[in-house]
Amino acid sequence: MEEINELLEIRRQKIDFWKNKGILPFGQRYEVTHTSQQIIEEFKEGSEEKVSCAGRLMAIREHGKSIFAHLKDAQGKIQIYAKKDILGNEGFSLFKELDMGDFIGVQGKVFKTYTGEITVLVEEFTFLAKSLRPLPKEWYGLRDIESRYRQRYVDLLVNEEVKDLFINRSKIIKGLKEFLDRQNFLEVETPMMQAIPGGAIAKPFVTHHNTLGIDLYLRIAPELYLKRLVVGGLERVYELNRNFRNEGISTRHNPEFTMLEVYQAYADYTDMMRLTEELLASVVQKLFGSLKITYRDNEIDFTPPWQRITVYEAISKYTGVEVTQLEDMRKILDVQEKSLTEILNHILDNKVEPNLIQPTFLMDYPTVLSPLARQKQNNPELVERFEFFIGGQELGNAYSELNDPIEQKKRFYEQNPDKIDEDYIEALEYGLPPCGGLGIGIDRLVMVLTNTTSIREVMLFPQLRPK
RNA sequence: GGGCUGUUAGCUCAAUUGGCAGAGCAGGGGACUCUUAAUCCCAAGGUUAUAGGUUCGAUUCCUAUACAGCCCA
Repeated sequence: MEEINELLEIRRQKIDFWKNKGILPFGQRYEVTHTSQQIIEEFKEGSEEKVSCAGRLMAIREHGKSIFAHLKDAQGKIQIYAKKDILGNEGFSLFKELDMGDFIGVQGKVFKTYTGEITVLVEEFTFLAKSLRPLPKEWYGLRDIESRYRQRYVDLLVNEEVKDLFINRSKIIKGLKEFLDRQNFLEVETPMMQAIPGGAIAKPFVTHHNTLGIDLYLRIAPELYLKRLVVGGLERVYELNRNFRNEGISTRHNPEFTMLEVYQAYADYTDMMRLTEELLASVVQKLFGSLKITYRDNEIDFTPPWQRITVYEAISKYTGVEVTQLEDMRKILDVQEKSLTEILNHILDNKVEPNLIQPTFLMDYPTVLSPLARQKQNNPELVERFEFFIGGQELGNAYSELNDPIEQKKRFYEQNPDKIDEDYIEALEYGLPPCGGLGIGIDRLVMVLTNTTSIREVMLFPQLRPK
């Protein structure tokens, strides 16, 4: 398993080198007074102020009796300059033993070089941690996609744009939470391990609890627990966390993914539309300073209100065949062995959704597809539900929640009579106020906002087959 | 699950029709006290993903496997 080639061997020998000098090769805390960014921002010409900073040594440029290098920290890079006449013979020769990737702490005053770069003159340096492996050259970066995902730490280190993407992901999530918090939504956490996996139709992961002696499922959605909380009087709740689905892996699917679910009492799906467009507009505006962004080859405009179109209107529009009910699907595609809902999904996937480039609410789905949604007052064949699309991709799903326990039990029964969440029905029997619910796929949202085409690019550690 | 493509030095990439496997950077030795993809000189670095096959000869052609990427279901 442990292969040591020449490159690794040379660095390994340096461990003993530092030990023999009485220096810890894997050292301890270091008092940092300034980050790289602070040094640059606070620099004043002629100031004799000393700073101490720490980081990873990145580009060493040796010039005989002086050495330039860069120290990389979380904020950026700062150039450092080591001179023999300042460090002395012993200190300078030790500095020359440093390798690219090593961590050091540096103390000295800040100056500007002839070429104008703000630089720390190394008056003292402290060895902090040895790097035993060579880093890929920053200039080329790490291109191999498999290595980038398997060794994301190297990817983050040498590919600046990757680090920026994950910083943006964090800002997006923070922006969503801030908006919801401002509107008095309460962030909650509900079980990830559930005895009856509900709230969506998907294959769950199974696990086992030893002392309870039961199988548990990793949640496919938090929905049923969040609505229990609305029953309990938490009128506005949200959860932004992981779901797990035991299905295929692709550029748009990862077994674990992040979902935002929001529930609001006394609201319906039209309120959820307004919430969705305002929520995303606020996040986009904050991140880009504009409501227009580029995704793939399209300019996407998040300015509310977004387009609203019903499922049947959209199918009529994009297929040219007038449809008003589920049975009409066979007018477009008559495949006997497929059910009406399968045909509907096929038409939506292939004829409708690829056209929904600008943010669009696709509304009023057939009841049979939506066991947790409330029926439309004037047409029980349809429910008050929408999915929304950006750049031809589904990003979220919402409905007016079904709060009638008798109807809910009937729908569960039609779906699967063996696995009915009786406790959820009981919760509804206590009374769920009229309620709007919304789910947004966070990974896909981040894909759109960072202009990436694979879900793996927006997850720090995407699932790969172990090597 | 199916199809196509890829896997060569630490990294990024070459290699003509099947004919000695190469470069840049990194790494090693040396020179150099304002460089920033530093520069200059020298030396080294490989079971071409793995296992088979065809052939006088395979990075190259064939088969299988592993992993990955893209497309489809």
